[in-house]
Amino acid sequence: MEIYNKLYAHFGPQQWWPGENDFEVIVGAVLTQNTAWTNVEKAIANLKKDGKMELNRLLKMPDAKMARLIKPSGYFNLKTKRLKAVLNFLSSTDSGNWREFLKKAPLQKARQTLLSVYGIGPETADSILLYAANRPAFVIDAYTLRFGKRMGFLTDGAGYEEARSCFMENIPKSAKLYNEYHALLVMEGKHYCKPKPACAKCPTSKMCRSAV
DNA sequence: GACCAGGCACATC
DNA sequence: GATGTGCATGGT
Repeated sequence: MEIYNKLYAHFGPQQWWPGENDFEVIVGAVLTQNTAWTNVEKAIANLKKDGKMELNRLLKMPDAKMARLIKPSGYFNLKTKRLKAVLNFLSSTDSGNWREFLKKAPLQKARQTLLSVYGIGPETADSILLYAANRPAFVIDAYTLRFGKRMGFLTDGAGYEEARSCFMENIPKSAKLYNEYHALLVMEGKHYCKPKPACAKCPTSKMCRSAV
């Protein structure tokens, strides 16, 4: 929490992932895999320009068309397959109500179910739970992993699950807090001095590689 | 022109 | 179980 407070004091509230609605957040979660968010915005804009961002419409869209629309987000053939798989999952969720499922099912169960869907790995699953369903699932990404190792509270060999446990066991389980914390870590990661000299934007000298 | 970005599935050892 | 590879665009 000390780190959180420091980052918060430095960067301020982030209001991250302002998708227009939960469905759009899920689509974005798939499209942003290993891709800069600015490219994802273009892809989503294309989808919207073509028609309403709506489950059944996207589900019925021919693969070739979807691939063309999401092209700016990269890996368009691959992501078309993944997005379709996720859409299929949403439309087939018990009683057809995926919102209900994501919000009400026990967190562990919801996460396991998401992970079983083609195209959804740990980060995408947690992103959906946190940013679309407002559940306290801490999202680990490349920035977070690097940061934890740099700061010394994660071992060099730490992977996704280890990092996630570390955060979740040491931070009160609050979706609002997790949301903000993750966003702050990404901010920190982006400003992180590479490689030298230290830049004025780093909240603590420890956060600069030059000081590690 | 290299390098990276809010990963994941699959093959191989 | 760890490690490597393919997927592809747009910005720096």
